Amino acid sequence: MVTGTREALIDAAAQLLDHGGAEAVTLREVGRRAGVSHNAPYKHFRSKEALLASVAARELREHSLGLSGGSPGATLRAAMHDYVAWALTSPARFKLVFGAWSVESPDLAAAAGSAHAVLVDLVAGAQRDGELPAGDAVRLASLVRALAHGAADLAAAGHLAADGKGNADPQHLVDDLLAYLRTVAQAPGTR
Amino acid sequence: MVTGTREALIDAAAQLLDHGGAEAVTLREVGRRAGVSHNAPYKHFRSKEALLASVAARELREHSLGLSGGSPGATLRAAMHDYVAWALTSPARFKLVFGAWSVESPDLAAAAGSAHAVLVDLVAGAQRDGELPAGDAVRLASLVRALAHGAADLAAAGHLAADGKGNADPQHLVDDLLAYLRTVAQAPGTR
DNA sequence: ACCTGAACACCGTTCAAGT
DNA sequence: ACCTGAACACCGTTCAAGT
Repeated sequence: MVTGTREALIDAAAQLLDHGGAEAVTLREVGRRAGVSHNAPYKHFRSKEALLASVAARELREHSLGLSGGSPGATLRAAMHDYVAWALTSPARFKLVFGAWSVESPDLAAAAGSAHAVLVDLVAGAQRDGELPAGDAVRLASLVRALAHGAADLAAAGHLAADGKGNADPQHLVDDLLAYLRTVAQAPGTR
Repeated sequence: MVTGTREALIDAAAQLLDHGGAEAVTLREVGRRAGVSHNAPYKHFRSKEALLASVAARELREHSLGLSGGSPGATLRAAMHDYVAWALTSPARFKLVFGAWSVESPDLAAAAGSAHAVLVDLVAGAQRDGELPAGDAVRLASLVRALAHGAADLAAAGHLAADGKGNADPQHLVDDLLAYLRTVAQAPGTR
């Protein structure tokens, strides 16, 4: 009984998300797994959407740790690979975190803001190292992130490996983009 | 009464999708708008998911037309801009078409396959023109598509313009990628 | 061949109580 | 402060009929 039922509700929701996707998360089943009535969640969250926002915030916070201490370029590459692996391993959680948020959650917004700041820093560091072309770091970070997001989302939905020959693996696409960008950074005439 | 109720059901579903998103599409409201009972859809589709697959297939087919007759590179750029605009204008339809398909639909698979083939052809043409780097056209097409998809999906979810300064407009990201790729294609040492 | 109406087993949410 | 049980207004889907 040390955990508190609030945390137990979040646990149950995340568990259901992994098991049967978003549609498997019902407040009634969440309550059942947490050992309370189907109604108890309303004493901790304003709505089902608010509970899901808390799940998303915790998920995003947990994934924001553990950036190993290599070069900015290597760390950026690892982070984008993690991003893609996240979408493939836990597609329902991924969609919850990076889909549209139907509820205002300062918690979730703060976690997203700090993740964004880390990414921009990595990009700026890689630019300094000559591994990425110069220019607005926010814009370039958005480019890299959008590629990783698109590859991850398409792969998770089964829309990437069109011919099964594996020439469009999402991780390969991340590597391709970073390699192209390094080529641009080191081409003559860049400043 | 020339339209047939099957088409009327698809119309109604698409309309509801635009109005209130995916959760607004209920078979009961679809039937109401089509002038039939809440039960009539089952005489034309095996399930709600099958109806939605038909909506997606029609949507994808309609968007696959109208590729203007410019150069491959210009047409590719226009197609990716259309892709992004599609996600911003009709996010619910876009998610339906490019999200995970919960139902096997040969109709939908065929439309997706032909759209993919067109994209690969455009990329191959742009490679021949020296506007894109050489290499596997399928893989490069996946790269370009993944960037457009990620930028579109993030923008539609409100996760792109983090600071409101507009330096991460999804259309700009498409242009940035194509410009980088042209730089790579025209850099010395590429073959 | 196409449609209807009742019924079933679910939902999220609200409300009046209970401790 | 936290929880329960009944109730309400919905769902998707099935089934027995109707023409």
